[in-house]
Amino acid sequence: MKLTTKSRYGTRLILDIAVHGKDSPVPLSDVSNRQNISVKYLEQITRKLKKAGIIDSCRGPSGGHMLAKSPDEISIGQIVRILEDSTVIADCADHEKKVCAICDRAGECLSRWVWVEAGRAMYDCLDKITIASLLSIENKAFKNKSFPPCFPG
Amino acid sequence: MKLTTKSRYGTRLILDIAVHGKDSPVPLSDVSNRQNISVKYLEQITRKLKKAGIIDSCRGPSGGHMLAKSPDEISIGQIVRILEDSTVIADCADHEKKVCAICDRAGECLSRWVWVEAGRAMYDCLDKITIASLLSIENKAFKNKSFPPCFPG
DNA sequence: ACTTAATCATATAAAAATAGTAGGAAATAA
DNA sequence: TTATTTCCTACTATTTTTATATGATTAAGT
Repeated sequence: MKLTTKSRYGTRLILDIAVHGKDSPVPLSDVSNRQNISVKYLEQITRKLKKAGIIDSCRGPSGGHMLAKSPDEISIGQIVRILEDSTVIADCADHEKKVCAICDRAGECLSRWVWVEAGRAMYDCLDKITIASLLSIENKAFKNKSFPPCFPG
Repeated sequence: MKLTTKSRYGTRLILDIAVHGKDSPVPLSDVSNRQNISVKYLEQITRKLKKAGIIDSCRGPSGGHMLAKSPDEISIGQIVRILEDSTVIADCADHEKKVCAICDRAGECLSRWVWVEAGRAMYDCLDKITIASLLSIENKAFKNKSFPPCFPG
């Protein structure tokens, strides 16, 4: 029951771009240095995020990536949904499959409902956290301290 | 980001024992037939659940497993915590490690906080769902219908 | 034009986790 | 003593994860 590194790295990537890309696109080599993630792996992540419309990019020297939306329109929930291969906590909880295909198993459907609820609880939480809100937490709590902060301490 | 089959099967196992084990212990062979899970795999699951004090067992013919607590004292959160190898949504969110060991990465600690919160949201939800509550949902909604029910439909 | 720095795309590989089997030992009721 | 059950320790196959490798494409600066 762990998120993949793609979700975690992807969140750090977006935060990094949000912080350092206010004026110009951020090359992955810079992100790689700051975040200790290989450029090649970051490329896999950016491809998905770009396809989903979270970020844009420019090629060539002085190119790089930038946010395609404002930080308050990007939630962690979005990022995780894009980067996690499955959006669902258990196969049988897939909303697409409206029919419970395995209804001949005692208790199965009750437990299916459990996984749907638990997944919703988690994603509801993640959906409420935007990049903007994270940046503001950082600014409020640590504006007089050196970067990076360790929150909540 | 999926639960292992152990958590899911384990929940079905406990539900099965709760339903069928009111008078006598439930042998795993019965659970296996009803739930389509091999006895050998169920054995792995029961060992952990027994060690954690959720179920008891008797050996020999007419032996089997029974709940060690009343259904309203067993939550899905407990079951998942016992059967899932990690209780945490991301390595860096481990509560045991109070120090954030990777604080030299920009944004890392902000995102760590995110995973802690999201994990808490999910387990809070699972902790609120007890075996008793699931059984009562089943009884209320489906008392006039044939088993098994497909909830919530 | 050439060089360089960057993204884009596909394939491959190593490592770790998951899901389940195998084979038998120990207990107990009939 | 036989059948049925839990208990225990390995082992293994598969899948998923976590990357790396190779090269193509794009564009800025000289």
